Amino acid sequence: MRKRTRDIQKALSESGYRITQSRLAVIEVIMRARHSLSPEEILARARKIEPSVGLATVYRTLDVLHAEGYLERVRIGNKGYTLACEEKSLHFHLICERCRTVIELQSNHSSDALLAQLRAAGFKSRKNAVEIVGLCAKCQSPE
Amino acid sequence: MRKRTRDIQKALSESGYRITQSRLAVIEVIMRARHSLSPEEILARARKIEPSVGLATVYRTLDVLHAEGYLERVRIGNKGYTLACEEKSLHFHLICERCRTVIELQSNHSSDALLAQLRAAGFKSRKNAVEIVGLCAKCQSPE
DNA sequence: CTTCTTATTGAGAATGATTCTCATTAAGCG
DNA sequence: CGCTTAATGAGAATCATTCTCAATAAGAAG
Ligand SMILES: [Mn+2]
Ligand SMILES: [Mn+2]
Ligand SMILES: [Zn+2]
Ligand SMILES: [Zn+2]
Repeated sequence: MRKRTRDIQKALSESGYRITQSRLAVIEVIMRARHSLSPEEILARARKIEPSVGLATVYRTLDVLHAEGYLERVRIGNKGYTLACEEKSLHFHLICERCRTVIELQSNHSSDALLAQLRAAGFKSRKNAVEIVGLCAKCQSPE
Repeated sequence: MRKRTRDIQKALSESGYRITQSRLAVIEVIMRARHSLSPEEILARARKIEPSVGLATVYRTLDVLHAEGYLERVRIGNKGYTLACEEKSLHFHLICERCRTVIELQSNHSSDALLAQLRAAGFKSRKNAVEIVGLCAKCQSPE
């Protein structure tokens, strides 16, 4: 079990959640993942750690992790999840629909024309990460 | 039937599509709509014009209109559709999840920091409209 | 360690949106 | 008016997600 898994385990525990083997398996899988995974993919991997895990528990654990701020939902066709980032102000995720890499854009530019327009319109974004789906540089060239 | 409906009818016809009463009803409904509609909403309204319309045809017509560039998909929970805009380069849609208004952001700023970062990353967006979902100024205040 | 409470679980049913199937209909063209 | 076949409507099928519920096990208390 990785360090990050332990941290989350501790935090969940302190928030009153019970630390079950199924939850631990799901969390561990997500921590190990190199890119966002679908619930089915998470299930398959989690069962290698804890064979009895059910799909419903994967969904439920994802909900818990999302509610506690450890996950961000990502939509590439189907729902996917990636680790949440630290940035709390509005910023952008470039999501490659081929390799599912998530590129974080640094948008600290408070002078950014886009953010200025958002402010001017008085619009309040529900999420702090805006998803721009497409192909990363690597995935554009090779067929 | 509105002028825009006639234009689309003409264009679809010239592209080889048959102009059926069902399609006309769906198109007319979309043209009249003040905000994006779900397929079920479109069905209900279309049946007031052509009672025999089926839900499958609503979906099929939406696909046709989208493929021909007349509609943009919008996701507010469920799928929705709005009229496509003229802008072909990457720009932003502020979508209010309460009133479903779609605010077009003018992002002609070729110097825009965000677009510059996209270019620098070599990332190619699949859509030309990026959706920022939240609440418009009007919908934030009244309960 | 054992007991107790109840949050959590797994399996499968249920749901909801979208797509598919297929026999029937009607656009569009002579 | 016929012909050809794209398009249709109804309902089945699919797929992801949520729900139900009896069984289980985490964690607190003793
Ligand atoms: Mn982020
Ligand atoms: Mn637009
Ligand atoms: Zn990629
Ligand atoms: Zn609004």
